[in-house]
Amino acid sequence: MDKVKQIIKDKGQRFTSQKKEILNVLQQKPQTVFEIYTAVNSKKNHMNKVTVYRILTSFLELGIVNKVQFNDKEARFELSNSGHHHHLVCEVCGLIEDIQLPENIFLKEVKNKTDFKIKSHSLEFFGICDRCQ
Amino acid sequence: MDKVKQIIKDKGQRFTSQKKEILNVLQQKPQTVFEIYTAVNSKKNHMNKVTVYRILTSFLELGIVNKVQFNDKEARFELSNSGHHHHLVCEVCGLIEDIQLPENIFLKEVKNKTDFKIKSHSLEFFGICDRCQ
DNA sequence: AGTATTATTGCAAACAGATTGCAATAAGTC
DNA sequence: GACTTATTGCAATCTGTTTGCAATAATACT
Repeated sequence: MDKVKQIIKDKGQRFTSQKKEILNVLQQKPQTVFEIYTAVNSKKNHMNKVTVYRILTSFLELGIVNKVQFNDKEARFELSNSGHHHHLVCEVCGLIEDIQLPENIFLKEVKNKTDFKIKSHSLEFFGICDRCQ
Repeated sequence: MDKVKQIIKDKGQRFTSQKKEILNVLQQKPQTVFEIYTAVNSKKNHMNKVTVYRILTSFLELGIVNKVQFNDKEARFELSNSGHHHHLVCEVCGLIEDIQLPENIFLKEVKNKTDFKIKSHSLEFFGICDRCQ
């Protein structure tokens, strides 16, 4: 949290209560704009939807959050402090679990097959989680 | 094309000139709604945007096309006759190349690490193509 | 080929998600 | 505590997508 605060201040921007709240909400899991908006408005305090959009856009530019797209679903925002990883998405309950994979196993394969210079990739799995089976 | 025609007719639906045109456009590469709409309207014949949406939705339901999402970019539609594959997306020119990978190499890895029952996955690569380097 | 049936198209309007302009507010500095 | 200015909230706007409905055209039948 303090690290994020520093990133914000270093850019001459302000660490407002709204930003703090959104950070708290994102601590739990990757969430859609709607989910974030709902979460920060459940209690007595109100936050405008426009503010949520603006803060998320700003966080994205500062590299504080990542935007992840699961197929044709809505985009989700996740804190980017946890390094590169992949996701397991439960198609029943919507649970999202992180997973780390040794990527060389397929990056090497790609290098053999094509002349593309790979910069990044996204790999997501869809299925049914332990609980929902 | 005749195969697609059969799928449509088997459902009691009609093989219209508009559907034919959209199929032709998709033959080239995966495209966004906007691109498809533009392509079918470049010539003298006009097609309403609503029609494009409706046909794409219908094709999606019939399994004639697939919807693919590349990160935070707009969704694209591609003909689904080519079986499961992955994509290489050039971040400079936007070229999209298909690639087949032996998937066991990472599916096995996932099975070892989690109790998720995997149903499907998406794997896309972003980088710079041969030409743009 | 001509006619009847009904899926499909085009248009206008509605809808939803995201963005912008601007005055009021509050974070950070002195 | 007062000042400066980034940020917020509100209203309005914009863009992408969907819906209702009458006109059109693809198919089946004679």
